[in-house]
Amino acid sequence: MATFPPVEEQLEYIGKGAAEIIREPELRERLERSRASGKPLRVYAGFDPTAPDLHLGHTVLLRKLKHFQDLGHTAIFLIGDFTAMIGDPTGRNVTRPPLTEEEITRNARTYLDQVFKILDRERTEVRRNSEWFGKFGAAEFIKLAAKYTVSQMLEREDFHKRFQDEKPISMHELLYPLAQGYDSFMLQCDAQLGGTDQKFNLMVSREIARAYGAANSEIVLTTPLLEGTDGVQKMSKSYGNYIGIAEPPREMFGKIMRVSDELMWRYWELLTDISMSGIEAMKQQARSGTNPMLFKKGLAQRIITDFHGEAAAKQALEDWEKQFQRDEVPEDVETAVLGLVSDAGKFDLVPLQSASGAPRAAKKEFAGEARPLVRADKMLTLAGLADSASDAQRKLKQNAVRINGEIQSAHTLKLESLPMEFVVRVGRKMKKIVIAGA
RNA sequence: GCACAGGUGGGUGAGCGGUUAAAACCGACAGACUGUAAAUCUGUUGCCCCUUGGGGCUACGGAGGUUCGAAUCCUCCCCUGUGCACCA
Repeated sequence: MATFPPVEEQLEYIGKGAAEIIREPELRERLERSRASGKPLRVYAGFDPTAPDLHLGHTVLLRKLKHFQDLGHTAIFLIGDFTAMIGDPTGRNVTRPPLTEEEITRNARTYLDQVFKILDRERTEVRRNSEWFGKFGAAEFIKLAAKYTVSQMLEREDFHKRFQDEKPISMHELLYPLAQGYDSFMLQCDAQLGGTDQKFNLMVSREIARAYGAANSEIVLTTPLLEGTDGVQKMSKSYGNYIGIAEPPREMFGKIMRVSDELMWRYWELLTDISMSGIEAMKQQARSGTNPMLFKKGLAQRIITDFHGEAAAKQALEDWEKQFQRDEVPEDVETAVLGLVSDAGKFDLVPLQSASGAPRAAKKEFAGEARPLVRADKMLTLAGLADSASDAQRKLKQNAVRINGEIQSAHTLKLESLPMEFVVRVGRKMKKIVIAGA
């Protein structure tokens, strides 16, 4: 029989970092009952596999789910593979297009690869709502829809607003919360977790579950939405302010360091297991003169360790310090290999597969007039340092391009030998470019 | 089906026959400043081509049309919203 920590202790742990707990007394009761009976609570959070990757924002909720695991309860990770086809209202007053089945399957798979960096695989029940909705008939769906009314739906602020503003609201969007409610009924769980943006859906869930005769209305716990790197809007891929948990360590490090000092504390709070008092202590130090950058580096280290391990985190720190603090070239800069081709005395660059080592084109030296003239804007574009030739030209004009440390503003440059290597920096991007014969 | 209101660049949103690659704001990018911070200031912000300046090509839901000239006017179509009708 499982044993659980004292109820008060559990409540404190659960409450940490939670935005809201609806029916906390009920939660206490259930914890007491489970402790007495040795029966773990069933707690679930659903995820729509709508994006191919999870980002740090999602991990706030995952962490909360993990907290229940830590206490000995059962965590249920529900993949909304069926509901993803409906498409959750975005809350951005725009109807989101539903995904195709393949996209959903693919996304679900990557989710599973990623979530166990946080959750304990052994103690996680993974479910999919296609289990029940897959064989749900139209009649049953209509029966489900009959459990709720339009005016109840319009209580949702987003719907209400769109309705008033004469903006489109698709029927399928209204179905979404209903389906979610059915999920929670099928899972027979004690509590449902979700972001604060899900509150409406979570509340509908309780009522639907009850309408279907679930024993007790479940407990709802919401977690705050993590602000994205801009510090304003919630982290989301579509706002481009996210940090993906599958991103390479160096990328992550850079993004975390670019977060404002203010936001950094929020990240400490929601993305690490450091206690509030520990965070307070750091804040205090920062106030009395310690460079906040130090804590930011620490934060980056911690987060990267979670997803890539300690060694990678250390490497990322070193690389970052090298590139940005000492203006040196990190060990393994990304390399782009370009080929030089000539056509009637004119030279041009083409992309070349960098994959299998150096191209075997012969080495060459050039002198005087024979030195090939190549366009810098083309080079930058092909190397991925500019979006287009026009963009590259602008950057050249703005003195944003440095080749081997020297500002390059002319739009051509002469090669001296083949292969030729440059370290090119444009803003905060840095790449090694190798030009070889094609 | 009818009526009315709408559909503009990454977003919001002006323009309503020419000087409009399209105001303004936001975002994004770059420079200065720094701690690669943030804030601030400055510049840039469709694509392509040629020797720091210039040239060309696309673009305002879609297709046609009127005009020397259209995002701006006309016709048809598509999409969204609202109201009415339909639901025998």
